[in-house]
Amino acid sequence: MLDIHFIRENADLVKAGAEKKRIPVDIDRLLSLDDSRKTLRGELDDRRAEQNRASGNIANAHGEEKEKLLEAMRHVKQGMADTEEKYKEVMKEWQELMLTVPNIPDMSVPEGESDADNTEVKVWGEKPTFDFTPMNHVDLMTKLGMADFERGAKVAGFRGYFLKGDGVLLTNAVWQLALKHWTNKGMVPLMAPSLVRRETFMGTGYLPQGEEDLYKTQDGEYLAGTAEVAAMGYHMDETLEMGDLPVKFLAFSPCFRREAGAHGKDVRGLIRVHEFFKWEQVVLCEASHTTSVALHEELNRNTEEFIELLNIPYHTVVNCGGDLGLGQVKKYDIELWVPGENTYREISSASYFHDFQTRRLNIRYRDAEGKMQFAHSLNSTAIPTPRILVSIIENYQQQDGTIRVPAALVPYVGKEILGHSV
RNA sequence: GGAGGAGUGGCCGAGUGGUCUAUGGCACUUGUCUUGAAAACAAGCGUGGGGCAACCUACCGUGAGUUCGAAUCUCACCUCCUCCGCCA
Repeated sequence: MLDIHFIRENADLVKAGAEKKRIPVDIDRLLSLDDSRKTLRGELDDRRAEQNRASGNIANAHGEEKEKLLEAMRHVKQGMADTEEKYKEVMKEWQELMLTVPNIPDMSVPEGESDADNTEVKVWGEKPTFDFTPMNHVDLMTKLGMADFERGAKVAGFRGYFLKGDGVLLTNAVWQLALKHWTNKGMVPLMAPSLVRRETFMGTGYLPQGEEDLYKTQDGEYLAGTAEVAAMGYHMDETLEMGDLPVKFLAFSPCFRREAGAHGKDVRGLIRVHEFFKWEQVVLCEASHTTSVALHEELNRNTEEFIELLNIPYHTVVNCGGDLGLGQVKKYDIELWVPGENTYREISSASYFHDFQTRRLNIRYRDAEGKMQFAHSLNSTAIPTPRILVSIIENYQQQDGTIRVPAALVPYVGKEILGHSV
C-alpha cells in the first residue's frame, strides 16, 4: 500500500509506475474519491463537535430544558446519518482501490512485458560439457532410486512426487549447508507456519489479487506458498525500536502452490510442484532507500554465494517492469543452468518493497527523533528444495549414470558419489 | 468437541451510560541536585485524520446495533487463557 498523501502529490509518478508494471489502476478515480472522503470527514467531524458540546449540557440539564436539548440533538443526529452512509460508501471503494495501487518500480528496472524481457546482469561458472548425452533429472533420479514420480502421482495426484534414498540425503545436506551458510551471516533461523490467516496474505500483498494460486482450508486459512508470509506476519501490528533493526530471518517452511495459471508448464519432474520446502530470507530495516538497496544486493549475493559453494553455473537477471509483483520495487532472479533443458531455470528471487508491505501489516518503528516510521521490508529465496536438486543432479551427472556430490555437500551427505550400486 | 474467563495507549493496569479527547504505575525525554552516575524531585510523553495555528475529531480486539451521548449496554465474529474430553 502506498501513502495516500504520496499518491496525491505524485499522481503522475504512480501512474507511470503502474504502466511500467503493466498493472491497470484508476488513479484519477482514487483521487476524486479521496476528495469526497476529506469533505465528508470534515462535515462529520464538525457535527460530532456540535454533538460533543451539547452532550455536556444535556448531562447537567433537567426537566423541560433537558427535553428541549434532546429534541434538538435528535435532529442533528438525523442529519448525520445520511452523511455517514455516504462516507461509508466512499471509504469502501477508496479502500478497494488503494489495495490495487502498485508500488513504483525503481529507475534501474528495465522496461518489458514478461520474463522474456529480463536483463542479464551477471554470468558465473562454466557450463559442463559432456562427452555423452546427458540425462534429465527425472530419468537420473528415477534410475538411482532418489525419487519416484509415478507413485508420487498415484498418491498425491498431478505434480506429486516422493523423494527417496539418496534424494533425501541430498535434500537434507542442502538444508544443513544452507543453515550453516546463512546463520554464519548472522541471520536468525525461523521455522514458520504454512497454515496462515488471511490478514497476513493481505499484508504481504498476495491477496486480494492472488486468491486462485492459494490452497484454502475449510476453516478459512490459507496454505502459504512461501515462509515470507508468516515471517512478515511475525511483527505485524508491532512497534519496533531502532535498535531492533535490521531484523534478519532465515525462515523455513513447507510451501504450497496451486500453480493455477501453469497447467501445461513443466509437467514433469521437480521444477514445478505443488508442495515443496524452502529457506527464505526475510528482512525488516529502517525506512531508507539506501539501506534497502544495500540489503537487497546483500540478500541476492548470499544466494549467489551459496550456488557458488555448490559450484553450479548460474546467471542473475534483473526483472523487467512487467515481471514485477504489485509491491516489488525491484527484483533479481538467480537462474541455474539445467543441462537437460539446455537453459537456465529460476532458483531464487530477491525483492525489496520499501514500506509497501509494512504499511499493510502495520509494522512500525520509532526513529532517532522518536517519530513513528513504517519499516522497509525485503525478501529473497535462500534455497528451495527439491528444485535445487534438478541443477545439482544434472550438472554433476557422470557417464555411468551416477552423480558426484558437490564438495561442499560431501560432509553432510556422507559420501562422494550417489548411486554407486547401479 | 464441551464448559468457563479475558482482550484498554511501548508494557502493566483502573475504569460497567454523561467533563473518559481514558486514573495510576513502569519505561522513555528534558531539567534541578551531583565530580560523574544512581536515587529523589519537577515537567513532558499514545496513534491516526483535518487545520498555518489555536484547536477540532476518531481510535479501548473486529464489525454491526441501542442511545441525544458507549471503553462501559446488546448481537455476531476474531484472538488468547483455564478446566474437561480426544490425540502425534
